[in-house]
Amino acid sequence: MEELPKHFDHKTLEPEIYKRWEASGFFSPDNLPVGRSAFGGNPNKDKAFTIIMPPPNANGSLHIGHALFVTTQDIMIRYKRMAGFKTLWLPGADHAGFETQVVYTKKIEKEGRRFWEIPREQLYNEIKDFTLANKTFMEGQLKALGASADWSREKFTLDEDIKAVVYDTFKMLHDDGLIYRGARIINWCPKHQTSLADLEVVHPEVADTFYYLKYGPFTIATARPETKFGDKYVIVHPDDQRYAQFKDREQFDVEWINGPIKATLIKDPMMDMTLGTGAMTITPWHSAEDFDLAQKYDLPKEQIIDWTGKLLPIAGEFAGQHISKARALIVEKMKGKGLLVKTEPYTHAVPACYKCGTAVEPQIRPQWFLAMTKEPKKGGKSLRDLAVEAVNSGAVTFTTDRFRLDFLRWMENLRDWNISHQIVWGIQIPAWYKGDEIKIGETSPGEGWTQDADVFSTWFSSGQWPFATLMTNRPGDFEKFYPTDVMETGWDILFFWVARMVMFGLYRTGKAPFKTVYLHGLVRDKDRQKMSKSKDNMVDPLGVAGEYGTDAVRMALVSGNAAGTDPIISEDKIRGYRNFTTKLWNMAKFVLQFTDVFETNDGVTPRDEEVLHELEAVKKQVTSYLDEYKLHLAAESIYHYTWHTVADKLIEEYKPRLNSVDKADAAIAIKTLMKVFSECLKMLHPFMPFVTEEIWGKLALRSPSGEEGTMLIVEKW
RNA sequence: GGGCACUUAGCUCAGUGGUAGAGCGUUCCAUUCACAUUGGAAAGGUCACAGGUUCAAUCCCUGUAGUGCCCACCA
Repeated sequence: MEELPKHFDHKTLEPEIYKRWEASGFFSPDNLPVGRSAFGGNPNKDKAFTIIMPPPNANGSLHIGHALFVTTQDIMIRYKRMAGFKTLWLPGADHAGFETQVVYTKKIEKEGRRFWEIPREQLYNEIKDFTLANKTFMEGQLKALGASADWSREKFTLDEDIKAVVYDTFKMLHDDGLIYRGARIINWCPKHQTSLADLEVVHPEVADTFYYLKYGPFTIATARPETKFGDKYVIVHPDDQRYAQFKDREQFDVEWINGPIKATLIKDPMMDMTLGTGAMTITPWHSAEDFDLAQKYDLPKEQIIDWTGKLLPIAGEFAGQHISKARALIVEKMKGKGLLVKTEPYTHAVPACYKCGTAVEPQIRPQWFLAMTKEPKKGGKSLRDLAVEAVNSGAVTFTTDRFRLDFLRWMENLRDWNISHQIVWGIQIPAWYKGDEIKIGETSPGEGWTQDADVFSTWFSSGQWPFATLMTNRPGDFEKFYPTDVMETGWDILFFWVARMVMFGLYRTGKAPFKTVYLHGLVRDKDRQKMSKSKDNMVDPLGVAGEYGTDAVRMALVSGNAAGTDPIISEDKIRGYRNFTTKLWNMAKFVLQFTDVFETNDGVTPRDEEVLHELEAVKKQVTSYLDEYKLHLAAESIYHYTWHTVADKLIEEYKPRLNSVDKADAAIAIKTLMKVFSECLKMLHPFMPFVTEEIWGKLALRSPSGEEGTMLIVEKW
């Protein structure tokens, strides 16, 4: 029997152990020894357990949040693998279109280059190189964290076969009338020069001013006087007594900012009589609400602000000025003309780009939209209804009920989704134009056709990830592993990603892509701050893992935090679990001394019986926690049992027997202790895979009929 | 404007319809023991506040206060 070194040398051993696992082939469901006799009567041998890994954005290095998802999913996967399932954890990487382009834009600016001056193709290739380099780097990091994923099945969101699936979906949705191109109001970020989906817009409160302006016989209130140049319609409520003397469609003269105009009154019940003066003018090009009114009454729409945020010639003397500077000047002029009645402080939510915080400018632009609430031409339910039904019927469940309610509430008020982005990095929309004609297809329909310059929202493609990755992998994978079992990801992308996956999955395959949604929290620093590069409070998981060991980091991430709440990670906590690693190591060193008296056929004593009973109770408890996805409770139970029952009490109690002259009883005692310790190792393995695997190998422990080697990763749970 | 969550030991957090738990920290004791990356012990909480349901509430219900978060095209 080999002597154990004084410490578990995680730095050199972790990579070695990982290589051993990889070489074993056990990360792949195809190679699992689920039918071998050690698993005797394995009831799960024909069952699959699948998790599709949320593909990390390949535009940087892993942060501690990634370590949390790796740990959480790896625990589920390792547990099920040991329980005898055909277990697949399918890894991947996301090109993360807009996100990555933003990251790369910053890099370019740092280098003193100008993003908009670089030709599209060159930019694409540069970002591609950047992304692929990051992708390789991150794969190494995922492995360092112990991810027992099947790398032979890894996919990337820009793989040709994945793109082909995405094109197919687009075509099907288009044929079904669910995808349409329309010149509608979109959220335009003047800095990033792209439209944003509604979800990509945030609404910070801004202390603003409400301007009351004289508009002919009316007084209107607005927070954006700089958009008002072309306003020719004033709207009031039909029942508003203040305006009873005016008739619907009545025309009147207005002395306006740049001279007299002819205006028209429209009475519409959408007006809120309690707000401002109950009268407003409309700017259909730059307000969604006004756009709807203009559509309703077929009113003209005119662009006032250009794509960079500057006023157009309609603004007269203000043309060419940026709106951020023009407002004050315009108000000054109105004041001079006696048009400014009064001002009021006004705090309201102003839409802004979620990336740069620049105020979003509503603009009209032809874009591709995905209808959320419309029924497909071929019949059946709308995407929204499909998803709602899947959740209501229990086909998709949430481990945290709160998120189920969030999901359903969000679904209630869904508007059509703008899937076009005016960026270069991503999958270009497979639509071709010639005059007024539109054709959908991956390749050009012929001479004279030009392809849409826009690319899909990343979420449009990643929303198809579960079935796309399985359809494009080994033959039979889709049938075997879809629908998957668990979708484990952060709650912050419940709407962005989880909701879209449910909709697309149901639409394309008739089945929800996963049965259970497990959402973890966002890792915070000790001041509760969300970690971000800009705040410089990022914890590098590989850094702390290098210092304390990956097992300690994993335990610290999973212990003491319930699913869905935001964990706070501190170095103290990691250090505590590093101590546990050492404790485990020393327990191994201790039992190792007695393995020469391991073999005995004698029956155990009543006390041993009792000890083994307690072990069974702990196993049962840990197993049921794992089955309920209460990973933190499972971790704490087994941690507590191992340290404070087995190490502190049992070993101390058994010492006299182990050293007794009665060799027969010593053999029984060590047999019992061995059993207890080896079960601890098994239970700890999903949480602390490295140290447990190493100890298992050193002790050459075998399950009674484990004829195929001694890797803990496939020992029977 | 809607909605949700949280408030438990000095700190960070678990947890449960039956007189509260962990880690870290603090105090005391032990030390040629597998392990000082240790062991034993201790101090420390009216489980935010006020009502209600119950034989019994920290846990269920209602309200209040504070904190945080999500959603939202009202000028």
